[in-house]
Amino acid sequence: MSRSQITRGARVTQSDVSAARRSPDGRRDDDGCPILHVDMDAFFASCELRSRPDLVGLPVIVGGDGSRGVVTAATYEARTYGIHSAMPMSRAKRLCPDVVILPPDFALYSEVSAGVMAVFRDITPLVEPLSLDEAFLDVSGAVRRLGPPAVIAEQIRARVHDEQGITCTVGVAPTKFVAKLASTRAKPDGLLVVPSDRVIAFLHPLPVGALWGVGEKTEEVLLRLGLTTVGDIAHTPLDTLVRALGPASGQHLHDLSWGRDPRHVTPPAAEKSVGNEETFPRDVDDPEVIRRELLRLSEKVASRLRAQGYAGRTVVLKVRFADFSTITRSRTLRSATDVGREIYATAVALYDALGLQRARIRLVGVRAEGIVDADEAPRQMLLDEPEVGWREAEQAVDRASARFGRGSVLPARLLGTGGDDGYGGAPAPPRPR
DNA sequence: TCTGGGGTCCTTCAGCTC
DNA sequence: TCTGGAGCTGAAGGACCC
Repeated sequence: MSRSQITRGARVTQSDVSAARRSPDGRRDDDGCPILHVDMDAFFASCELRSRPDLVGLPVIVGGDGSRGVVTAATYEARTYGIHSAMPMSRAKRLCPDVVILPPDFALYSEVSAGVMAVFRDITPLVEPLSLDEAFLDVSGAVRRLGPPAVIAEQIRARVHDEQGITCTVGVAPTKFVAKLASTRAKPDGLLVVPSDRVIAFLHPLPVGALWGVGEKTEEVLLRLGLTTVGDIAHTPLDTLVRALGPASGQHLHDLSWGRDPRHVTPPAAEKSVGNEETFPRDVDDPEVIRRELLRLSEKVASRLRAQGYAGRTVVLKVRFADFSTITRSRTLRSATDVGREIYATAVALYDALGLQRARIRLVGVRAEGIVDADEAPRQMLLDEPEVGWREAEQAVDRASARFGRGSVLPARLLGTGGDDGYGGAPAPPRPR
């Protein structure tokens, strides 16, 4: 019996697909299953409960409590009420009026995540984090040292529990995609091994929505074709899938349905874009408020770029209107930048070019794409740019922020009421959340 | 019911160059 | 000189993931 079954009552599924057992010929089920997918259980909520043991066993959700907040994480007790992540807070509260709501503490989650990832890297250097709370591991190089994959999976579960005080679920399989499905089906606090000779039997009864890349829209298309299970997709001609979903998605789903997933576990590459967006507490139709928010977002994006040593060449403006329709506009600069003023100037030019009069806007966002190392980015000097320009000024702001805290130095336009807010003494518009 | 925020990838289309 | 196709890039939008 596995450690988890002894100590934590884990659900180690042992039906068609089993936790590692030996076959009559002496072969282990986890032979040929070097890929592990490790997923923390209700991660944000679990982190909070470490310091709030009085809440263990209660329905608890993490998320913004504002008028437009959504659920970021929910304990399994909260999920019994039908609450799930991304659900509007208002609805969650209606489903469970007694639910305990905690504000998110991303610094805490990052700290716990770093501890968990350190456990993974202690096992194997081949770790591919997907987010703060999950990662793929390729343990093929660790088998001789630590034992078969299922044994390694149990070691990981035990160490995460003992060192970080939270539980996790591990899927063990020949490929990334099957390992991920396995962990999903073993949740919470479980371990599931899908042996290579059982992959098809495991996959084909699953609903199409279980496949990676099948969301609401794709599921609709598949259901219209009469395809309800992964097995249905597998037995549909590739041409039909390509016609319905496009060449990339069609081929991708067909491959997955037969358990084919050639992707390796690769440590993360550099980021491809950096952006920030903000939903206003109430829809806004004042262009000056929008411009001020664009300035704030541009400064934030630039600051993040500089902190990581990046610069971006394409600036993307995102606008979501009151009816939730969304548009993007982008402009590629002659050279990459990490200067907030340049990003802002581009974003606001894109916004002005939209020619919106008093359209009611719900959200604005600014994103920098075409990321390169700032050191390698050629600098485009402007004709009127002084020797010491905005870049140097913003670097000085970074140093001040590091010393005195974020927000210690702000553009005058972003200062609050009661002072020179850049509007000649007019009342400052409401700040987004 | 009323939808956050941070990202990636794919598709389509238009414009440009050869 | 004109035309059409191929190939590339940028822009825009959409779907998806956590």
